Amino acid sequence: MSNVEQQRYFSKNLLEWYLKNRRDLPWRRHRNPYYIWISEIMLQQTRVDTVIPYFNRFIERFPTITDLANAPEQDVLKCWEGLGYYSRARNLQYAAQQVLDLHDGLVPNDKESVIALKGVGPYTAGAILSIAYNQPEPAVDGNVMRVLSRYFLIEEDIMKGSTRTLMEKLVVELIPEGQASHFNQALMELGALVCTPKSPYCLTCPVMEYCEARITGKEGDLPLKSKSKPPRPEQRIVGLIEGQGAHTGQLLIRQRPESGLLARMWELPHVLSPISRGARLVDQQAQEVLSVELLTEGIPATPVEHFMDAEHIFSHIRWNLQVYRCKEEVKQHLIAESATTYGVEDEAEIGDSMTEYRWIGKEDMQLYAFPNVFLKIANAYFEEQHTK
DNA sequence: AATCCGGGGTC
DNA sequence: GACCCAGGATT
Repeated sequence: MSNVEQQRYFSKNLLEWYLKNRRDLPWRRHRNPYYIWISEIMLQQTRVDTVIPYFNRFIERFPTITDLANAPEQDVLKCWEGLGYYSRARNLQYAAQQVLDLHDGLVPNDKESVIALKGVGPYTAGAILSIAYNQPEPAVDGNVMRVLSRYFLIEEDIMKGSTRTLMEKLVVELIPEGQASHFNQALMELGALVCTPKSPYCLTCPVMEYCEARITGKEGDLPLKSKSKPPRPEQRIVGLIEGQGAHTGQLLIRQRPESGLLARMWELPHVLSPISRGARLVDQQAQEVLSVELLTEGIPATPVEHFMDAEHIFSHIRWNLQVYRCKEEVKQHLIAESATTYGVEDEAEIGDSMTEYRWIGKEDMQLYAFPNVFLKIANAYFEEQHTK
């Protein structure tokens, strides 16, 4: 069998398999470039089953590009809450504004314009151009690299950029005339349903007959992939600060900086332990560290007791969280003083004035976007208050 | 080219 | 508990 025959067999059988076996997914029910774009951004590093409910809620809340472009950023983040990689959401909204400004509100269909959109790289650009506009562009994601590395026995590290480039050239050769949309989706569908990372279902594979990895028994060893470093541990002490007086039943939250990790998301106040390197502090020490932090930040509160421990693993950092219940100190004389000075009973300034702090009740959780860890902690707290 | 960005799944 | 999945931006 020649290389050309091996390629023809692959493209033909894969396409036929896909047309019979493709899943009914929300973004496949229309050929709406906006829907395809949203779905492709959400599907980066995220499985289909996780994305489906987020996708449905997202297009219900932001039915058109204009709706997305004009929405408050917090609304977009709230819709993304729990999905992770929040820069995807912020970039998506920025790109929606790009589309309004530069392309009359229509997702562009030329390569240069598509890849110029924030958050759209080589993979997503290829996905949009091929799936939405049926252009013969490669869309090489992890699924595609796994399928191709096995079928064609490509023993190159898929983490290398040069390997992706090689795969892209191969895909262009493989796309059947006029079938870019179905074919690219077929490649990914096979990777998701049959040619899975571990124990692939070779016996039901439509292209098993000429799959070189299966023939040589190497399907379990491919693709080749260099290992990433383990996340560095960080011990963090969290203040679960209960309001008193006017803030009874409320918790103190703050907004994260506008760039970096979890940018502009909301969280419970916490501090990196300066003492340990990932090791748990005894409660006494942790409360000491937290006390200093509260004082430095100008938060009028004192740690009372341990509430819970929690863990949050990012790809590069592992947060070990020790959470302490704290009581707000109501300074009677300060309130009286500010009332006479300003004529109102306003809040004392908390923090460095760059950081936004807010007291919120259980109902207000709906209004702010939190990373999953803090969602869990705050919900555990409000749940406990409820049953008390 | 190397590092920064979340969260969920399987075994 | 160990391991897996893995696009784009930034530097």
